Amino acid sequence: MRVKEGNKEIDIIEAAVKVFAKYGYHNSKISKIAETANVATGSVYVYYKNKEDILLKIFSDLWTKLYDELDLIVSNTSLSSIEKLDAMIDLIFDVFSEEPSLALVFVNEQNHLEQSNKKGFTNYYEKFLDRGEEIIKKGIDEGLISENIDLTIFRNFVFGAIRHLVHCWARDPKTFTINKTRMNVKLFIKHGIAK
Amino acid sequence: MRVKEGNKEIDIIEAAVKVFAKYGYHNSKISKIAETANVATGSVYVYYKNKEDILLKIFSDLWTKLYDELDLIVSNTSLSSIEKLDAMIDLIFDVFSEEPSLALVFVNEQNHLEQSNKKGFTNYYEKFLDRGEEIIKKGIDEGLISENIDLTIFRNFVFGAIRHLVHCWARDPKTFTINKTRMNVKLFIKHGIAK
DNA sequence: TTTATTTTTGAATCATCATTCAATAAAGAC
DNA sequence: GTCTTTATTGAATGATGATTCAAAAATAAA
Repeated sequence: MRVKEGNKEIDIIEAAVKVFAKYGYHNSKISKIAETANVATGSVYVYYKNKEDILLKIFSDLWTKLYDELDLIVSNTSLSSIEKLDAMIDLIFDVFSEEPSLALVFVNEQNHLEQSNKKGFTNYYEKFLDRGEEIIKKGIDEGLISENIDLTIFRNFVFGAIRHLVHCWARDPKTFTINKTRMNVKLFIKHGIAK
Repeated sequence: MRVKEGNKEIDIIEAAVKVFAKYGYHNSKISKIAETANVATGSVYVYYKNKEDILLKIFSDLWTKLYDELDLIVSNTSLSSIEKLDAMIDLIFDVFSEEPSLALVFVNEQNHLEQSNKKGFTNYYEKFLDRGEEIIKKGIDEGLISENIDLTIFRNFVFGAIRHLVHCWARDPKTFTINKTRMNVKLFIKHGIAK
């Protein structure tokens, strides 16, 4: 018998995140991912069915993690709805601030998967948004949030805004300080910009 | 001498928008674009240098149009800053509501061009955002808009939010009525959601 | 050691298009 | 009708890169 050395499965994913971030999914070669992971080209196919399967894994890991953390926030009874909303925003920025490459992949490639309509990741992504929506609903019930808003529109409004800002930050961390960005986002969402 | 029949240059662009929207840029074949435009494959290369050149033309046309229209709004002295802001939002939704395919291409492929860092379109895109930012600056000077906001963050916040909503609408026009969407967006931007 | 089993390898295969270009067609000038 | 010029064509070319697979290497058990 022979035993696996290290964990190539993880090495490949980490390499893929870097390579996808740098070149974009379609311009990334499997051979480059393999090289980055210190692994032979063929090994990639031992662990993943094909190129898209790698992207799928990246996203399902990401959304699983985000969902689980959001779940903790939503079920935390000691927070008000507004505080939960803030915590959700912090969560997203925190997850990406540790990994700029992942942020780039997240922003640039999510649409691909939505187009090829792979479930398994769409599930978690939708569930995440649904869970976030619960916060808003509760806030409306409690009279903290305006009842004139369309929830579906709102959640996509926020999602799009944050996604783009994460992108800006990942491309140019100097201009977009994470902290200033997240503070502004919280302000915009709660109070808008009008005086 | 022979004279051109119709306008293949435009036919190709219109076909490309449809094909890119349906399959995504990287999965779109030149032969499919040619077929859709009722033109031979080779003709595409008479009018455009290569595949990316077509995408570039689509985006530069789009941003040129958006910029020119925004310019009219900004220079309209009979509008307040807040009214200009609303008009800008209407502008974007109007441009895309006529062409769902263009909306999809806009959302899905803009990053490609930013990555390959083609000027000529980036110019207009940046100019558009700069011009929009002027509206906000003026609003702050006039005391209509809060002075505590970071302009760079704000403009990207709004851009990302609208882009994603346009995307949602283009994929599923039933769920996202243009009018309801634009009304909510104006509300969120000006007043946020807190009571 | 030797053998059996599992992992790893990377060169060869194969399919997929973007792009080219020699040939053809059309239109106006004469 | 013939000639010249320009537009159009689409099959052939060539490059690229995902995927495969037979061989090699590593380990544990015997």
